[in-house]
Amino acid sequence: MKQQTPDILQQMRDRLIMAHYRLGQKLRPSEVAAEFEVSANTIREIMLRLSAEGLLDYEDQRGFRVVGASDRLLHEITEFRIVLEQCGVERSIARGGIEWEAQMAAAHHKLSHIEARIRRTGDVVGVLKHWNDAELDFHLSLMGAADLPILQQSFRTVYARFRQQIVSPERSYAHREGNIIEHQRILEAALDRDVAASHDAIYRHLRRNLMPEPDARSEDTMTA
Amino acid sequence: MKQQTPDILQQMRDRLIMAHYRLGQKLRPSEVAAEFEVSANTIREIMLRLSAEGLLDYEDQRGFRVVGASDRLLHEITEFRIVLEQCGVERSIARGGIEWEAQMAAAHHKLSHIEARIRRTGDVVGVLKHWNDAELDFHLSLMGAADLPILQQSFRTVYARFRQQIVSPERSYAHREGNIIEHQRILEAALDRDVAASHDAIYRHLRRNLMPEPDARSEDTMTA
DNA sequence: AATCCCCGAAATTTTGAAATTTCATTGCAA
DNA sequence: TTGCAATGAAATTTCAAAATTTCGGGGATT
Repeated sequence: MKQQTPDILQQMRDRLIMAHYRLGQKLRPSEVAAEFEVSANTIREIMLRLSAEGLLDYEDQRGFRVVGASDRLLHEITEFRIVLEQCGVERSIARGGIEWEAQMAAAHHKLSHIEARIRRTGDVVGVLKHWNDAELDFHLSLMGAADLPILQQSFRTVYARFRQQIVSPERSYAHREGNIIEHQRILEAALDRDVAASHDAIYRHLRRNLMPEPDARSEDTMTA
Repeated sequence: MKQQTPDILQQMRDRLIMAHYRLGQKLRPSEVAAEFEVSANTIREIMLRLSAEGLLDYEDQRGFRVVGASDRLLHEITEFRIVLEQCGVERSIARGGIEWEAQMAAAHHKLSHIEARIRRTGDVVGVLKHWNDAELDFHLSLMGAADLPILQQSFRTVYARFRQQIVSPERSYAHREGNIIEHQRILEAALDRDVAASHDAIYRHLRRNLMPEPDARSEDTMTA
């Protein structure tokens, strides 16, 4: 028995993000432990960490459960994600140099290569992990010059929770062709050092995951 | 042996925030376990969760360590905290009603009561926990109408890490009289629904924890 | 003197089982 | 029939010990 906790932790994270388990499904340490051929306690520790990241729900004496599908939750995660990304690009535009631009271009190149391949072959599942990693890298590269690691770390966990909600069998995988264009728009705006355009491009990229706004004109905004 | 993990988790969190352990100190599960009279494994689980919150450092096979004091880290935490708070107030101003205003006023009232008492008696340690809770409540109330629980949760953990860095024996406890005025300024700006003034008041409240800026005029911003 | 290697002590990680709590089912009474 | 209590099975939490890894101190070789 060697040290395999880090591996298993990452594998579990991937599973939760890539819909290996159903949303809302109960997850028993003993069952998962059997899959990985380790003891239940080892898995329990891993699951406690994953609940701290927001990928699992945990209640005392009641065990673990994959976070459930929820339009409201997806809306909140998306809003927060937009905030972090807009903040990240804005700071990067202010600080970043040629190095930053090069990293964005590189990340976008890899991403669009994978996206083109998906459009061609129609196979999403086979390269889903690669696409996930590439999209995360691209969005991280946007805030790569923000000089605020804590922002990137925060983004990572929010991004994971976002994917968890999006990549469920119920929802479409969201590999629409729009994505390719939207990513390009984001890249161009960032390279142009145009803060407003960047904000807008990010918003447009994510807005379809927001819930319809409650009518702003209604009186009861100030409910007591 | 009853269920006491939630208690111990909260106590440990308080200890880490209130300088019960030194920053950077090594923390052995077995030793802490002896203090609380539970087994080492129980504490280990708690510590794993606390490292996910960023209050402990954890390295495989090397155990746990209280996060060390670092000007750079405090700077980053502060910058991120400012981002979250400014975002929170801005959204609250847009959405909040009379209920929100009342909650801010209430939280500020409690906080200034404690701060006045501290100024009078000079005793900080005795009411440090109360002050912490009150200040957190106040800052949370600023974003109370933002309608984004995920933002509040994120702020809670960042605030905890901020306190951990600030409330160390080395640094002054930072219970300067300036605090009282600054809190008042923040409250007034929020009640005035003045976004710019709110942003400014929050920045002024926290800026002394930022590191001096590198000279913006220097050439090597674009270091390769 | 400096470096490397080996060994023992101490700490970390994993395990399997005991203790406790929750959950569902059945039986009893209103 | 409905509601409640009791019971037993299953799951969770805690524990203590075994297995593994790290850390540090000689001792031999260069």
